[in-house]
Amino acid sequence: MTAQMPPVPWHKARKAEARQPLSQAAIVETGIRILDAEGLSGVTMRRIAQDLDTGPASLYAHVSNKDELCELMLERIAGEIELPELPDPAHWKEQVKEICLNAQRVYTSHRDIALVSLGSIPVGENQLRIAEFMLDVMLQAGIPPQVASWALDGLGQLIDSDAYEACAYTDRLQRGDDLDAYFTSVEEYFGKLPPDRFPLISSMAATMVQGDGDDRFAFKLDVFLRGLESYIEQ
Amino acid sequence: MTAQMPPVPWHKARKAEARQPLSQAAIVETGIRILDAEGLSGVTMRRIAQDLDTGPASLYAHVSNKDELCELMLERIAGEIELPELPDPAHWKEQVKEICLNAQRVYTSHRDIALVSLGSIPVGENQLRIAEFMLDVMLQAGIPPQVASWALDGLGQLIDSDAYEACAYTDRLQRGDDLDAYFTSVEEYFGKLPPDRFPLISSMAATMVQGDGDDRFAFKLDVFLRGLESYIEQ
DNA sequence: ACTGGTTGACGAACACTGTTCTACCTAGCG
DNA sequence: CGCTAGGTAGAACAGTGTTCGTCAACCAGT
Repeated sequence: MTAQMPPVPWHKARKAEARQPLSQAAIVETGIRILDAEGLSGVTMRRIAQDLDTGPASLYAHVSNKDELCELMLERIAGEIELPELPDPAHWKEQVKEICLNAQRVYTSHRDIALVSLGSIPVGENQLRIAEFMLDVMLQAGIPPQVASWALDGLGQLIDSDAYEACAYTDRLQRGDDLDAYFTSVEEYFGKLPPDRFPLISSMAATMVQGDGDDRFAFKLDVFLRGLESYIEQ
Repeated sequence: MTAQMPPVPWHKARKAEARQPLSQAAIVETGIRILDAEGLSGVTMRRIAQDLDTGPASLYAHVSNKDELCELMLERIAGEIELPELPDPAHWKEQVKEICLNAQRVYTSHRDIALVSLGSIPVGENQLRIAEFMLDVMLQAGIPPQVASWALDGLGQLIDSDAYEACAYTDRLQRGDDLDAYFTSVEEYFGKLPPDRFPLISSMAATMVQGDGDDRFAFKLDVFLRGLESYIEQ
């Protein structure tokens, strides 16, 4: 095997590979890649710039500020949420539930991106198509318009908060924490609460902690959708 | 009016006022005061130290890190949430709703403290007494243990996410923004969406935006509690 | 009284953050 | 060709949480 020759000193170094011009899309994609690897706290302007082989100041020609970048990332990620082909009012609950489960899964797969969604009104095309679909199937099922629109809020809040919470657990997992051990310690903590002040929690510790996150989220959706069903006009 | 005399140079300066020793409680209280004035982003170790007339490093003798400080602040604030005197199973829905409304109001009154609660398991005495009470009234009403305990999750998520969202609006208000104008612009935005792709949202723009935050939150609770009711054993 | 250990206080420093300002370069247009 | 607009990007600003090392006070033991 031939050892690599040292560079000839009087040869002009080859021109650096032509670099792709910066673009908003490139910045967003890079942000998402870093998000997936390290979570939102890893997404800094400097880090993105570094990965794009440029300086942080260059990003500001394409995004106004970091908040806008995070919103663009969220909107991009929302595009991954799959919707059913067509609304099926006879199975509106199943469809709404399916969409919520999809959304929560997509958000959770991108670390703590749900934090960006919390507290904000959906305005992007990807996010709004989801709202439109859910509105459609709920209205066709006979849910009154204002009820449907306010329920969208509630479902969005459940999705966002649950995805954000789920991320806290997956982060623990990735940090090498033993999640079972963590929940066991929570259960032990609850079990050791003073029984005179916390008789129920201390005796129900196992129940409080039981169940996998997806099951718990699905259950919360079921509760909400059952309640929603009671508003259907006869 | 007598001009103030210059200090006599050979008089030893009076000893500075004896300063209260630092304590965790003082740090937490100061943190909450800054939170209330400026939101979570105003709560920095330096700012708290400055208000306590000390240096940021001094705080670390009393709190492990900033996260712990925020959790202590949350736990302190949770103590403001009032509970009914006694569980009344015949009115379990009203009681649970009242507690949730109280909690959301208390959190909202402390800016974005709800963010600290999002994604975390309640472990402090103040938070757990709320869980214990709600469990008690739900169980007495006949809701099965696992349902009740998982419903606690869902209610907590609705409270936290709604309080966090409400804070975004009160922050706009305090920034001098006209909230009505803001919601009007959201409504206009929705109304201008392409009707071929967003026929419902564009035609329901007013409905989407209508209603005051407290009413919307109360409605979401009602939906959830109605659903929960369907799990009561007969 | 003296000594050693512990703990709280705290300045300096570290490594980092988002953003602005200024200078430079390039492409496009008249 | 000259000018303008827009992109690039280094330097700097003002800030963040935290650690390290030093000092002083207090307490217990001899």
